[in-house]
Amino acid sequence: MHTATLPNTVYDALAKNVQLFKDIEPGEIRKMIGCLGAKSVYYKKNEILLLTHDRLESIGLVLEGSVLVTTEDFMGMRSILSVVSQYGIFAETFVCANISKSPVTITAAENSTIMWLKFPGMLKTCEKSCDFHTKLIENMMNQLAERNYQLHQKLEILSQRSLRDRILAYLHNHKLQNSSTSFSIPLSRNELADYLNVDRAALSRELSKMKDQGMIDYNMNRFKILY
Amino acid sequence: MHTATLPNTVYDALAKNVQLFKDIEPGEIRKMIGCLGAKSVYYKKNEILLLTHDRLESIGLVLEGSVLVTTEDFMGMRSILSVVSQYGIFAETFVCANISKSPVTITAAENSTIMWLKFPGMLKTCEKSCDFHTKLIENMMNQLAERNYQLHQKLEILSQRSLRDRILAYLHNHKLQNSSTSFSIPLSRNELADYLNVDRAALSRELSKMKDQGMIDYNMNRFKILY
DNA sequence: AAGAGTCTGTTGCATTTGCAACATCTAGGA
DNA sequence: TCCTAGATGTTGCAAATGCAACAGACTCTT
Repeated sequence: MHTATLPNTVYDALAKNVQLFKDIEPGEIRKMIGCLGAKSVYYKKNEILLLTHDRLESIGLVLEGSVLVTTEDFMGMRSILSVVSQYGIFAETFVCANISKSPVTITAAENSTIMWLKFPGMLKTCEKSCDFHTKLIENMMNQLAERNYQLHQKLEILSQRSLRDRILAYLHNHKLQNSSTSFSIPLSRNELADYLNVDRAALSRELSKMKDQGMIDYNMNRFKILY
Repeated sequence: MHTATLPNTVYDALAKNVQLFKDIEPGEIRKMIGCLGAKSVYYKKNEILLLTHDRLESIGLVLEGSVLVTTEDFMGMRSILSVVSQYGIFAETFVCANISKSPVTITAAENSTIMWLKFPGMLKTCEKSCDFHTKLIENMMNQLAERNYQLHQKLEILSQRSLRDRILAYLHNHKLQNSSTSFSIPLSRNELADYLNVDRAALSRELSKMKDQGMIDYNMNRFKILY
């Protein structure tokens, strides 16, 4: 599936929802995407989009579905860095920092459509004279700052020294994001364990304890904070 | 101490060593610093530059000395995020992401001189028409991408599940940075423990074991990797 | 409806780590 | 020089966590 086939409504949606395209007209986005040599690819659930050490020259934009950003230990221990959902982007850090070998693996968390954007080309004014390159750089700056802040929050979770505190920090973040004490999380138990970097069984045990003690309630992916 | 008092050689040094000012002439930097309303402040060792929740509108540039970026738990548990040394900058993430209350505390690791730059003003072309604002934004984008990558590396350390693996990941990073198996680290034992988010006594114990097993050798801040 | 595979929860046990208390060493000030 | 404060190392013990193995629930395919 190539960009040429994308309907116009897609560009409207991109203009409205993608931070990187903030304050850029749908028509300009269409032109820009031409400049950037974008192409869209469909991936099935669990399919690998990018493997650690793969050559990396495009940033990814999630048109549909969601992806997991992970690293893997030499021992084969998986660590989930983040979940990127619809209209989010990924790998922009490495592309912008000129790191050509990916330090992360990207997998489809569900069936997903990804648009790959050759971002570096953007930094030079292209022949087609896209006027919005400057705006794009500014948007990317904001995007990177925000990502940076997300990483800070992840660090705050991992800097908790006990498993319970990690769980609480994680749930607290979701509580704030949803402005509610009741919410669903996008990770399975196994994935949550890999996100918090703890043993899955230990995670289940601790969640049970917390439920027994009346701090939280949960069922599968749905959590409720009671304390 | 105000910028007006800064000798010209300082601007040469900034042009050469500060990534944010890459490809900008010393004269332009001087002009730009005027635009940004910069001021330099001297801090004694252990003095606090910025406290969590303080209002934050400037980024910090280390002219001399070094600073620690830390967070503190509600339990009073300190966590060291990073060490910023000469010509490094800090707090740029929050300023660029429009986060006006600092989520971190900054303290002087040694006697230090810091230049505070009112970065947001930079994003609007100022009356004095500084031509290099665009270049500055691009540099900031690169800086943020690089910082982002540093946070990734920190996450990689903290995602190690055992204390020994955290130590090894930390030492491995320094080995790469110094291109040598022998190097000094900028943190005391106590600080290293707070950086790795582990108990200081447990850290000492594990370091001893590793020395006994012939994996590493060390004396105070000087380490040597033997494996 | 049956069966296979995956996900979640439970539990015993070994290991790791945090905690607290104390010893030793070093640096800097009185 | 002595004294004190801070930094580092050591160790016993309790608690937390990882690991492994298994049971039950759920999903999907046939």
